[in-house]
This record gives sequence, C-alpha cells and structure tokens, in this order.
Amino acid sequence: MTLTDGRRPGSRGVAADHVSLRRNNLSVVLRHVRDLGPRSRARIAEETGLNKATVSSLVAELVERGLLREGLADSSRALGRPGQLVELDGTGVCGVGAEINVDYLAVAALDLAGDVVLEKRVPVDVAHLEPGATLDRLAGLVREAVAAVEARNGQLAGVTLAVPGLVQVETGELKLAPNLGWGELSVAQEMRMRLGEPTYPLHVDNEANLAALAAYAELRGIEGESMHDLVLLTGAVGVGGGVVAGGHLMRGGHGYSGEVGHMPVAPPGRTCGCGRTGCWETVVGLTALLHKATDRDDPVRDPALDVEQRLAGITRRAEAGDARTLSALKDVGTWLGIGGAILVNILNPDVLVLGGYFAVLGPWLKEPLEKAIQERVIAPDGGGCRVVRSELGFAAAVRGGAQISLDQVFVDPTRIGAAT
Amino acid sequence: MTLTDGRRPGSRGVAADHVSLRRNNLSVVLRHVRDLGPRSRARIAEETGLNKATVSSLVAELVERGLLREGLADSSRALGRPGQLVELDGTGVCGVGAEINVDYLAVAALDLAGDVVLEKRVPVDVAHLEPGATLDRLAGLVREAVAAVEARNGQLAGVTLAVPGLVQVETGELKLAPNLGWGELSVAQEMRMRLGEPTYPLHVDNEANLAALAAYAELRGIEGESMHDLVLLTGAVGVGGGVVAGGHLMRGGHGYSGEVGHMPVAPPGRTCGCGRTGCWETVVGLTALLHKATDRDDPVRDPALDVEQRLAGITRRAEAGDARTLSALKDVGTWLGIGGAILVNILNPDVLVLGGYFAVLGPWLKEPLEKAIQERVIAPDGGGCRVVRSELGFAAAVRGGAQISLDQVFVDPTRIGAAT
DNA sequence: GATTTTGTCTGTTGAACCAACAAACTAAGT
DNA sequence: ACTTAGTTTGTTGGTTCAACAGACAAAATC
Repeated sequence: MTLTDGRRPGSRGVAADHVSLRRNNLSVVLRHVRDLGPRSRARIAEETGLNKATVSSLVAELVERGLLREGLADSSRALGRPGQLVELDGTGVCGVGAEINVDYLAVAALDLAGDVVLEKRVPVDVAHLEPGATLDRLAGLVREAVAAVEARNGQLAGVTLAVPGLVQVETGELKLAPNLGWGELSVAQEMRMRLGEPTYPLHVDNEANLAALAAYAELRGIEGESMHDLVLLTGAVGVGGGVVAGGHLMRGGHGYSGEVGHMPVAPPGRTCGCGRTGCWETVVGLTALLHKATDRDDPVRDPALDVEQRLAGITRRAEAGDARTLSALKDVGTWLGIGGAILVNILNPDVLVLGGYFAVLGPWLKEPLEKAIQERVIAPDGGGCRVVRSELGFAAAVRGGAQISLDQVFVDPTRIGAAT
Repeated sequence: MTLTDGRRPGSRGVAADHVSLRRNNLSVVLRHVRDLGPRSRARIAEETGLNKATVSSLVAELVERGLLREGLADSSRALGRPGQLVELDGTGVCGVGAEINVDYLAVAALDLAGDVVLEKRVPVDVAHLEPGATLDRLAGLVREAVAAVEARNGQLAGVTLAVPGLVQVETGELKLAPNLGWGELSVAQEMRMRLGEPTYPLHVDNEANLAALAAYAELRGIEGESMHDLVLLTGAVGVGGGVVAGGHLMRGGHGYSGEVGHMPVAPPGRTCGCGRTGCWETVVGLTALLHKATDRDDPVRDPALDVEQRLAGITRRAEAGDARTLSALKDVGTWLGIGGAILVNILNPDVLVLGGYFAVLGPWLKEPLEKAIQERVIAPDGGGCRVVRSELGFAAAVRGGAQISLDQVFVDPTRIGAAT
C-alpha cells in the first residue's frame, strides 16, 4: 500500500517529510497487528524490521489514539521475560456502509476489528418510489447506524453508500442506475443535506465494487495473504462485476469498470434491459433461471414473493432432485462459466467469487462453471483460478462500504483520535 | 507511485526509515523533472512542496549520480535572479529491451530521457527453429545493445525480454507460447547463461504487457498526465491485449492476464489455433482480414512475403478505394469494436490503443470500431474512452522492455551511480 | 539604489536507530 | 528452597540523518 500517495496509484509520488514517515510507520504497525493478530512489541519489531524503541513509540501513539490496546501477557515463548500483547482496539472507531438496491435498503456498522456493530436490511420497492423518498428512508437507516456507533462511544471514520449503477466516485454523483430507474443524481449531495451536513467523510461507490472489496477481506482470511487478484460476480436481476487487481479496487478511468452483464456471449434470444440481445445477463440473471426452471404460473414466480423466498423455493426443489430445476441450474452454471472464462482470460484473478444469488445456488452452479472455465481458459490449469462462494450474501456491499471507510484509518491512523 | 513498496502493490506496507525517506524524495524530484521538463530548483521546490534547501541537496545528489545535469539559465521569469535549469541527463543510464516474436527478433536501447540509442529488428522464422538456436541469436542482439550502451559510457539499468506467451514474471519462466510452438522453458536462465551470468537485472515479460507500457508512456505525452487507464490491442497473427490500470501494469494473479484473443464472440466459423471456434482472433486476426479481402491465389498471400509487405499491399488497395478491401476492413473494424466493447465495459480505460497491424490499418478500422463501441458500452458516452493509434508499430514491446528497466531507476535512483 | 527571485548556508526539529540496562521470567545447580 | 545463569522484553539516553525555517549573498530587472 502506498504511503504518501493520494487516491490515484498512478500519480507522481508525493514529497515526504518526517510527518509522512511517522504516518507510514504508524500505518505499518497498525496493519501488521490487524493482519497477523495480537503480538508483543518485540515481535512486531522483529517482523517489520523497525527498531524496538521505534515500535514502542509507535504503539504508544496508537494506544493514545484508541486504535490499539495492551492485552494479556504473552506466555507462548518458553524462555525469558514474557511480552505484553498488543491488539487491535475495536471499540474506538467504526465505519458505516449503506446500500440502495432494487428491492431493499441496507446498512451496516463495523468496528475497527471488523466485528459487526449493527446490520439491518429492510425491503423497499425502490423502483416504484421517488428517488427523494428512497433517500429519506436511507438517511433514516444511516442515522440509526451513526446512533449505534455513538452509543458505543465510538468515533465514526466515515460513511460509504453503495448504489447499483455508474458512479463518479470523486464527486459522489450517480450517472445512471438502470435497475433502479434512476438517472443523473448527486447522491452524495442529497444525502449530506438529509444528514444535516455531517462532519464525517461521506462517499458513494458502485455496489459491486464494494462487494468485491468485502469479498477480498473475507477471502484473504481464508485463501491467505498472497491473494491479491479477485473477480466478484453478484447475481441479482442483472449481473454485477467487481475487480480487485494487485490488491487495489479497479475502478477504470472514469469509475465505470465492471460492467460485465452486457457482454454479448449468448445467442440472440431474449431482449435485455439495455435493449440489445445476447447479453450475458439474459442467460445467467435470476430472471433467466426462473424462466428456465419454471412455468409462467409457477408459485415461485408469484410477484408477491421477494428474491430470498424465490431462491428458497429453487433450493428446495434442487435438494429434492427435481430434474427440470437441476437442468436449469446446470445450464446457468455453464453460461456463467462461458462469461467467467472471458473475465479469467482477461484478468487472471486468483479467485472468482460467487456473490448474491450465485452464492446461494453455488453448490449446483459451481461444477458446470468450473468445467466451462477449465475448457476455455488459455493459461494452464485455468490460470490457477479457483471458484469460491462468498458467505456474505446480500450484506457484501454494506460490509464493503463500512470497510472502505475504515481502510482510511489504517492508511492514515493520524486521522483519528487526539493529537499527541 | 509507492515508495517503500516491493513489486506487489497489495502487500502490506514496508517500514520506512531515513534512507527510504531520502529515496522517495530523490525519486519525486527525478520524476518531476522527467514529466514536467527542465526547471529551476526554486520552481521544483514550489511545485513539489519540498523545501528549497532540500531540493538543492536532492538535485546535488542526483547530479552526482549522473541522472540530472545543470542546463542553461532560465530567462523565462521577468523579474529577479534567473534560475539555473535542471534537466534529465540522458547520457548516463540506459535500459535494454529485446523481443522474440513469430517472424522476427528485435532489440532496443533507450537512454534515461527516452531517446533511442539503438533499435534493430531482424527477420527470423522462429517457429521453424530450435528454441536454443533462437535464444543464441537473441543473445547476440542483446550483446550488441549492451556494447552500444557501453560505447556511450552509459550504465546499464537492466534488460527485459518480451515473449509472446504466458510468462511467470517473478522467475522468468515461459509457460506456453503457442504461436512460437514453445512449451515450458526458463527463458531467463537460458539467457543469463548465454550472456555469461551478467550482473545487471534481467527480466522476462509478456510482449503485450510491455507494449502496453510503451503505449502508456507514449500517450501520456499526448493525452496528458491524467491518463491512467489504458488497453492496448496488438494485431498480429493472433490478438494480444495489455492493460494498464491506475497507472500500473495489470498482470493478474499468476501473470497470465490479457489473453483477449480467445473471447468467444464470433459466430461459429473458422477453427482457431486453440482448437475452438468463435474466438475473437478468428475474425480480427491478420489471417481473417486476408481471407476476407483476398482470394486464395492473391499475390498478397504469397508465402514469401512478410507481414509488412502484406500490409503494404492491403494499404495500397484501401487507398485506391478497392471495394472488397474496404468492406473487409470495415468488417474487421466492427468485430474489433464488438470485442473492444467487452473490454471497455469491464475495464473502462481512458483510451483503447491500436497497436501492431491494427495501428497500420487504423485509418480504416477506427470509424466502424468506434461506432460498435458507442453502441455497446453501457456507460454514457462510451465510458469516455477514446480510440487511438500507436505510432510505435512493431517496436512497442522492445521499447516497453527498455522502459520498464529504466523505470526502476526512477523509482529508486540510489540503484545507480556512485554513492555519495 | 530598490526590488525581486534564486540558491546556499546555519541552525533547529523530528523520527528512527543503536547500545545499554532494568525488569521479568525459565532452567539448572546446590 | 534458594541462588545463579541465561533469555527475552521494553524503556532510556544519546546519535544520526534528512527535512525544514530563516537569513543572506548573488544576480537579474526596473
């Protein structure tokens, strides 16, 4: 991770002075403890290459800022004086993520340790509501989350909003959200107004991007620290894609990257929401699955049901071994692999993560998907890419939003807490 | 650009001390002068935010290392004492790039200012030669380039080899190069042996990746410094893709990214070299163009002709307004746009660069290509992506190889020159 | 000569480093 | 049980290095 850099990794480096040097090393120690767990000062010094005295000084400052705390004595080493464990102090600082999606609003607050302080999701038929009314309700949820953080005496690192559309990250303006039926709208400005011009940072980002970030954090715990490249596919009505490349979220030149749903891979068939035919999401979106697996008058297609109830219905049938359901799932899995192979050939990720409804139905999708990828990827052994289900479900984007707010604290710990 | 980082941007930051602080600021000043041109110390201080005294000290060290030199007096400002211009000293340090391709070997040496010291290309029918024999000949070219650098009394920053295949960058091992007919081979080790275990760094990288890097440097001069995201498409027998995202070369988890030639976008037609049908390169590769534009017994298809002679033939006919040629070019342009739109939707680059034969025939390909992209990209206005021809032609990869060696000097100027 | 700008010089500050050391513990010997 | 040697931890005092701040001589214009 950069030290003195701004947000753009490609930019010319920035001149550094003693302050940035200190900031860097504070960040190094803090992230070291986050990633590798509680450990003594001596061990931190050994592992980071910093001097023992320096580590002591850095830890003291981080403790004063409420980011680290001293824990128990370390009895793991046999000989010598036992060290005092230093661990992440989750209680002090929290980040909040909130999400607008087609049929729900959601919010999450995470503390510095990544533990969930509050998580809430309410069904809302956003497409049939005025944007203003939706934002009113979202602001209510954000206020609840902020209140929960304040009730814990926590400082708020920031709030990040996830939107399923094209977002200009720098300004927080939404350009287009076809699934919501929204056009241009300055979401950041509207929300700042509704939240009473708050002092904490408020950002807006693409839903799939934030979900990818959450999956990245989730999977580094499982797949290991050497995992740096990931593609997340979230299945919903459409298909969203988020890319982490070299440990950084890939946003593209104008923040419009990851629009994978409209790759023209399918044979000309159903017309897509974008007006064309042959789009990937016409064969792997939830609608496509329902059309393949059920008849028009099937009870799972009842408009009164929400996504999760429909998925529960499909899952039940698949578990019972219903032939038509299984065949439809295999079909979707194969198409998922055909598009997935394109992504793997272009991006060569370490893992391809299934999110949203793909994660729920993962057990049935995974096998045909992996087969299709193995057949189509040019690199030996599928480029070493594994297919993995995310456990975060529909909470991935809000988690990612909370995390990206917290990440700023890890990059620059001096943002938080009293000055020395 | 990072400061204290290793090669992997996602890795945990590295502890910094006074030495890395100095290294960073040396790098900042050096890159500042490279990117913004000659200027006085006072101006560098003003623009970078460093102190005047600090800049003096940094410049002195960079001059001592042979990376900067003092130029003329700056008479641009009206009032006051004129400054002494400080400029890049190209003469001291050079980087070398070399390339193995299907029908030629090439080498280039660039100095620190980016000026060409030597550039050479020799036709070689690599596919019908033993790999060992090819490497022997390549080693000869590299020795020529090194000799040219030494003749100028220049220090060699490094040598980078470009190969049209899947390369493991860390080890320098080639995994697969279908167009050469090569399998697994440790190119780095073989070349080090042939060059007599040289002391300078020797790396191996994918040809399209290096070409993308060269195009990035080329276009930042034209498109401006705010350009950070680029996709390069090199047309040859196949199609290669290179991606620069956020100013960094995107390599993927195992270095296998950018394999765009086999996206299944075309209708089932000719069988591709990979054994499947419908691959992108079956409709946009040079062979596809020749099949569309000419009959079997057409003189441009004469096996005695090389690529450039064939292209010259096609160009001549297009300029003369030959209907069949123009129609074939329009066709290829449209298919180029269909695949290109996928890349733009996924990666949202600032520019899509045409390299290799696409650049040569760019005038005829560009219009249908842009039309196809505009129609298929979801983001407004094609995601702000422009289509641009590269002027580097078939020298892009060697230039990129030389540049990536030189880049190391800009990141850490203390690698070069006498210690203070 | 007054003014403005450049670049150097002197001294200060801040942060990391180094070496020494007291504290806290284990293990072995008496 | 008590002592002693050996280990490891974390702090302290002093050193080093690099950036900074301000003063100032030099070199130009007006």
